[in-house]
Amino acid sequence: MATIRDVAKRAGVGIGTVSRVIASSGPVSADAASRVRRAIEELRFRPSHAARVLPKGQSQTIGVFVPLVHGAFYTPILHAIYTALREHGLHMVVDFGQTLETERQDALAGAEFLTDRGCDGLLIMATALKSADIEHIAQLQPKFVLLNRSVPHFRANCFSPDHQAAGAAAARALCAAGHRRIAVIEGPARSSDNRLRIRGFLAALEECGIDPDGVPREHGDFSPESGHAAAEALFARGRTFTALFCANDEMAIGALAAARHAGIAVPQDLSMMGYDGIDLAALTAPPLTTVLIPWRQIATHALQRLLNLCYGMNLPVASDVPAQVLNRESVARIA
Amino acid sequence: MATIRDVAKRAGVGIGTVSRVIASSGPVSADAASRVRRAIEELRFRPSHAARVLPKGQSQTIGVFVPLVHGAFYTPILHAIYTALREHGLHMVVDFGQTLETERQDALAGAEFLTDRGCDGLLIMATALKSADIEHIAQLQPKFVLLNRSVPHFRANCFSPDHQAAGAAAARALCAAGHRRIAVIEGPARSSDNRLRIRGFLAALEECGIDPDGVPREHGDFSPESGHAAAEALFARGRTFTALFCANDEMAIGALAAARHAGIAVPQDLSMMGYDGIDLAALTAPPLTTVLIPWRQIATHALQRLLNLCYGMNLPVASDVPAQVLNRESVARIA
DNA sequence: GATTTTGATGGAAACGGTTCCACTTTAGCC
DNA sequence: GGCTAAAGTGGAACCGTTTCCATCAAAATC
Repeated sequence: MATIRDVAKRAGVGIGTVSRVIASSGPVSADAASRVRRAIEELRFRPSHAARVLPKGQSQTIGVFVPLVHGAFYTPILHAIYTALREHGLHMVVDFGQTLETERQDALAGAEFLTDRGCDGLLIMATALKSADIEHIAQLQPKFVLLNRSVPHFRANCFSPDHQAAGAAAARALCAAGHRRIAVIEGPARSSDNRLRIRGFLAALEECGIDPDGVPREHGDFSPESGHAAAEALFARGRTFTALFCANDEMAIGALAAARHAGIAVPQDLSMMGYDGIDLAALTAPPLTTVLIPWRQIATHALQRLLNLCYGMNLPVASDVPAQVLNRESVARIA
Repeated sequence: MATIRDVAKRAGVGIGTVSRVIASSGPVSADAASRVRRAIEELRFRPSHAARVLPKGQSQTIGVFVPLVHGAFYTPILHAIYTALREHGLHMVVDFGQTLETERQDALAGAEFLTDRGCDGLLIMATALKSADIEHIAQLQPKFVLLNRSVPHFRANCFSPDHQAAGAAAARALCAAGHRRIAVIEGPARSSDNRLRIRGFLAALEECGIDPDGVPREHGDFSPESGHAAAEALFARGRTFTALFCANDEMAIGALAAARHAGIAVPQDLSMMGYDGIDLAALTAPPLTTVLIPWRQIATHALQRLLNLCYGMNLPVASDVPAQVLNRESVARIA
């Protein structure tokens, strides 16, 4: 591989001049510049990223951690981050979870990996992080933002939907449609975002005069398959409910399939509500009524805050984009 | 940030000793080693990746290019690559497309980016690459493999399902179920994998005595939304067909929704077949009959070939894992 | 015409690791 | 106890950039 010295020699100039041409900084005569450019081309010279980062101390790269690579939930979020980054001429390195025991360990390991890689800042999407973990990350790399997790001490770095309010909105919509006997498929007990939305959901149910303790509940892991299994478990207990709230759309898709398989018509026999508002939820049979969480916007704001932090930019940052129920066809009014 | 010299000073040893402790290579006395380890901890020392790569010339990192971050198709493939890499203690840097005009330009830019990042090897998933482009990549970074694209000159580096055979299998399955009037929703004309599977499909139809020119065809872009639109366009032309083949499952999901919306029962009024075998296809209504492409295995083999290339490993590499039709409930037998 | 300013330029030093060689100490052997 | 081999150690040189400073020529100023 050709180095900057090779280029300098070939162009008959010093390395300083070559560097100036590449960075187009500082004065260079037109003649020298063209000779350098020719030499670069002839030698197929490409500056080494590592050698460049070393003296500069900046890599123009943001590290992103995302808990898993599977399904359709994370990709639009990644896409939003990626395109926003590209608009600023910045790059992204992604790390994924699901290699260690817990999401928490994955996220911590991810933060370390991305920091070691010389990322200028970190965007971490992880719900299972404890306060102490976040302190740890802050020491590793003070320039970071959290997505889908909110802790008091780092409020300004946290960007999360208000899951409790969104969960409550789901419950109110179901009550308003006349449902009194409602079942729930939750996500993993570990994930704080799941806990919050279920808490909000049950609290709002209570406000509507429904006893939260009487609500049949099953756990899934947010995957469609787990939603399918959880719905079957629920049906096996005897169907005493007229509506089913799923803690995310992917589990709802699984639950929909389970209902179809069990001969339960949605929404005639059973209403179903999802959560997140993934694109696919518009194409289920029937189209899924869901709580639309503005993930793309939230992610974009988190990123913009991070860029302000890292590069002294002045991008607008909003931290509360409200969720709302998106009425489609999977919830029926009952008497 | 503490450097290796700070650690050496604090531990009262030379930098060579510190380096040996970190790499656990070469002889170090137990006493010195423990002092070094303590100093590392106290100073929170983390070796700089850039500084490490520079003299070594290896980054233990594989670059992966994937055309887009959206939907559910690419994530299982990325996941397979990612976990395989982690098993070998290696890392991954991903670059995505959809930022430039065409997928082809994206892939080329991605290859350059990943090379510049010091990746030891490249795994590129792109269907729109021309032979000359691949030559170009080979010059950039001779250690590369291609996924979902096959060119004669680099046969050993190419890992692609046999789309033509798989397309033919789909057609034969439909014919075997008694269908004679069949419509098709294709992917983009640009993508070679789409062209191959459609070519195989139509050729097999002809073998069954069906005139390929009489087959109604619409184009989509592989997204569910485009499948929906294409199906609507097809229905609008008048429904002269009893079966519909979609060039991927995601478009089939969209087409399924369009059929439901138009009051067309699947499979009673219309049979539908997808392609790829994504997980979600098992959960549609009705469950989707599809051509199962063993993407995870193909990706894994491509990666193993790449690792052999990059690190002199001796991993098994197979280049032909056959596709097969996965019968579910969206295709009906007709008289 | 002397003096200052500006434009171009080359290259040393620095970034933070790894590698390797020279050197000292200790152990092993007869 | 003398000799050799092995273990342990320190640090110079190097990787390929950027940054900065010294130098010099040409242009601008008085």
